[in-house]
Amino acid sequence: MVPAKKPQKDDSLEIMRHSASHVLAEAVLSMFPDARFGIGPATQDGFYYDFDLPRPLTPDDLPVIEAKMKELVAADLPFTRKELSKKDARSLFAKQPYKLELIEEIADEKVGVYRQGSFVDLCRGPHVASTGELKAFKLVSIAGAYWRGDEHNPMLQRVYGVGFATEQALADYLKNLEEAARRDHRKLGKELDLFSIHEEAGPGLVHWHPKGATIRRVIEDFWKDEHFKRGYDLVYTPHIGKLDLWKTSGHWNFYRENMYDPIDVEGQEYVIKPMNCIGHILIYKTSQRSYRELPLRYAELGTVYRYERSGVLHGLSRVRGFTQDDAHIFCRFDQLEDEVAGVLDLALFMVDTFGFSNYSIYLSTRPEKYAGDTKVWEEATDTLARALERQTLAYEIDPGEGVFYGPKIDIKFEDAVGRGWQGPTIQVDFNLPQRFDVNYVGEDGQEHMVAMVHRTVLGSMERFLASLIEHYGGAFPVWLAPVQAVVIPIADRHLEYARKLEAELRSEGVRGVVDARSETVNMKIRKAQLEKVPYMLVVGDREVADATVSVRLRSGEQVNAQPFADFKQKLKGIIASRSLELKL
RNA sequence: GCCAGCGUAGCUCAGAGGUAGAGCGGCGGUUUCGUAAACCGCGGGUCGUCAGUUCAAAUCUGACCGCUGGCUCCA
Repeated sequence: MVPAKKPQKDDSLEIMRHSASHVLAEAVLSMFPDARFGIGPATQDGFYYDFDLPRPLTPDDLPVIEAKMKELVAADLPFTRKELSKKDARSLFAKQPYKLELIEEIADEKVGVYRQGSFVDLCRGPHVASTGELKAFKLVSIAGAYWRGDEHNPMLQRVYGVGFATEQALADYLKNLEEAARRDHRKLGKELDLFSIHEEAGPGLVHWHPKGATIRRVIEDFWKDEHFKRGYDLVYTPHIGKLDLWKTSGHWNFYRENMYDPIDVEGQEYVIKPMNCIGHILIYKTSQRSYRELPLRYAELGTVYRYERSGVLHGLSRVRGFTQDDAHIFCRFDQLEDEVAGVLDLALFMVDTFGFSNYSIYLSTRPEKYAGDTKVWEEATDTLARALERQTLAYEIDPGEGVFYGPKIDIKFEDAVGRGWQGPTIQVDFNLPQRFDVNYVGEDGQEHMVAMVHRTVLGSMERFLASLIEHYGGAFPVWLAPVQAVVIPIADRHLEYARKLEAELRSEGVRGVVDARSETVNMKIRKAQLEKVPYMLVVGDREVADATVSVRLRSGEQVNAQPFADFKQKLKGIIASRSLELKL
């Protein structure tokens, strides 16, 4: 395990990285005198610079550029700053169209210009005093990037680097990257036989193998039970439905690019659902609802299909078909705060149960394009904030990042190697209740619009499994492990006893399995270790005679000869409590 | 979708114009073993797909499909 890496806001590091990007630009300039320059900021771990070059860069160029950078660092060139009038700046950057564009957007009449060696850049600064201060950096990749991040603009070539204050910090960072690669869910998914994605079946479509499906089933059972306890009703809704519904909802207008084309069914157009909300609304609307029966909470593990551009697909974390752990809460506005607080409590309970201890919470407010009126928006946003404060949760405001139909709360959690994951989201919706006329009869006998909340606590089963795999590096907590105990008979004469133990475990819901192969104990242990099975029960003459098991934990720890009945009881306790501990 | 790279056996990878190789896994035997790889043997690939260049293509060219890293977008 590698400790979670907390990104530190460190100005000197940022200055160093930004300076490194200028050195990168100078190195590229020396190779391509006609290069045009985009921007070159510091990033979370390093820096990049965007270039418009006469030929595409390839990975082979990176060491060459890096060597050139090292030369520039060794030359210890001073960074010098100058202020120019915009006019002078325009003539200085006459051959740099991207820089000219930037100059026009600067409000001041004066612009800052930094020079080091043969490279001059439009730049606010600050920078290190000279290139010799750049200690530890490495170019890591090249990529295409649209000028100003807009896909209608030309694509520039971006060179990414990482940079740190010391060689040690750089080495640590690279080691952390390796560790992350070892935990990559795509790699572990294959090694642990959890899932597959097939070219023949289509990209972004996941096939869950028995072991992956077991983990999913355990999560789903837990999820359903927990929702039932917290007052949710479980529902099921169909995967396809008439297009007209999606026109009414507005999705056909606003979300069409993510939807698959309609299919013809007896002359009617049907679409595959990209979201579950409409089905839940239809269920709500099957009878006239009284204020007395609210809130209604409909939960569904609903499988949806969305078109995603081919370039964005990624293992389990970005797919085209996925199952959301969805729910929609229909309530009165005066119940909204309680409901949101309840969802927060559930969400954090889930995050905590699955062993994620680092998370942060964001409240997203009204974006520029929105539905509903501003007053309702403000009230709902305040309600979300109050719910957060009531749960004494620290949060940050993400201004303008709400969905067009309402404000939302996002919870992002970090895995064991410091990677961030989108976790629970809670969204208030002012749009659908209006479009579908979702209402209830109030105390006053009048119809009132409901407050509708969309929420998921795991996100999707696919993405959530990806986060679990990477968080645990495939060594799942006992309650989630696809195989919880392997029984290893030493010789064939111990097979009968081994099978008896297997049957006893399984009859009590414990996922035990005998390794009955004609293999050495060493081999069987090795296989179980590689599969990250929590417990290995070695049984030979002694164990058969005494009705015991010799337990090896996946950590390598050993507990010799304990009565099988005792072991089974302890194991059941660990599973029932969803403990993250292995120790019996 | 866009930019760059990549696609060889189930897996991990070597081979770079002259007809395909290793390790592991698999299969058949032998072995019956005390905590991370027992031993012997045997199979297995129209080298992502389709075109083209060539006497000859896994190798060169093009298109398509898919994957990887980014960009844009997101559960």
